[in-house]
Amino acid sequence: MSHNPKLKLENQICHSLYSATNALVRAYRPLLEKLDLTYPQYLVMLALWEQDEVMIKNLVERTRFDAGTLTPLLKRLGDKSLLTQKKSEQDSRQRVVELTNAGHNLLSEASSIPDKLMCRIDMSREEAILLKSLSEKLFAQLLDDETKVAENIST
Amino acid sequence: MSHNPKLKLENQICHSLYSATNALVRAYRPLLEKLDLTYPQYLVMLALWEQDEVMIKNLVERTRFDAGTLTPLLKRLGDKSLLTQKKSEQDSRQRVVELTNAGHNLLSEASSIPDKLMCRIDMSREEAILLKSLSEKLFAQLLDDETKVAENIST
DNA sequence: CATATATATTTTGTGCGCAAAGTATCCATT
DNA sequence: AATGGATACTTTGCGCACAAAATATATATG
Repeated sequence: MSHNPKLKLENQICHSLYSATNALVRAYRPLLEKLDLTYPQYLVMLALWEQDEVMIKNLVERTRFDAGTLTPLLKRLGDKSLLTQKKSEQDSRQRVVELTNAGHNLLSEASSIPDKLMCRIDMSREEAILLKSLSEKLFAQLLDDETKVAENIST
Repeated sequence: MSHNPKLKLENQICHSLYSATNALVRAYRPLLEKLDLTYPQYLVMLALWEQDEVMIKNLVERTRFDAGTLTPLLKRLGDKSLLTQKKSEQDSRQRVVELTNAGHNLLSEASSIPDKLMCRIDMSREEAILLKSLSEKLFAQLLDDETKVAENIST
């Protein structure tokens, strides 16, 4: 038996975040099934609907996915004919990702998803915004920390 | 270009939660490496340190992991000699999970982890508690919704 | 006592998530 | 022009996450 309260499961912030995030992704699943997208694929499509003809590095920044995650994910979206990739002419290390017509057209089918999802969550607008901003703050601090560790700054 | 603000990446609560959770798990990694545990394995160990000699169903409830996730995870913890599994005598469908001495002893090495992790997050106690309680609320509602859908209640 | 149904767990298959290593290309010095 | 980093990605390997199907056992019902 553990007697350290900090090691109790019910006191783990990360456990709450972890299970809430997984539950949220599960809630998206039936909505995204109709578009034949997974949640990570949906996030990439959201990014591309805002701006496409971008290099992968740009998607890494905006979606916050690892490049090693993005490579096969983009391949799958390509297999579904939602996007194409071509080498950049200025810098042939870079690949430019561009939506196909089918990729652009999927936007209209996605437009009802945010409302449908929010229906399932009985949370006030204020609480939702608060949860988002606290998550953003946590993310920003952890990211900041990661880059410091990578640069070996002890501060 | 998407002109629906609800489809903008920056307005996605789930994207914030998703990336914050992943960043948090990454932050745990160097701390858990010394114990040779992944974050999900650590959560299971936390549950077992609180109470072991439990059936898998009990761990599913407390850790909020899927049974199909737990089976191979427990096998890996077993391979590390941290726990054993045996058939229940009352009901041979059930398996009882029990920590080994090594499993119990790992607790002392884990005791410094919560403090070490919180050092990396410059967040007030109040904010952290708020983030946790909002995540819990979200989780509870989504879980409630899942069971309703499973039972085909339209409410 | 069959048979149906429910429960506990495992298996299978796909898709992330990510560290680490590899490949290709660019750029800055010399 | 050669060399030595950076930079932009891809590949590899392992561990989840989870739906769906399979297996095994228990329990209820006719």
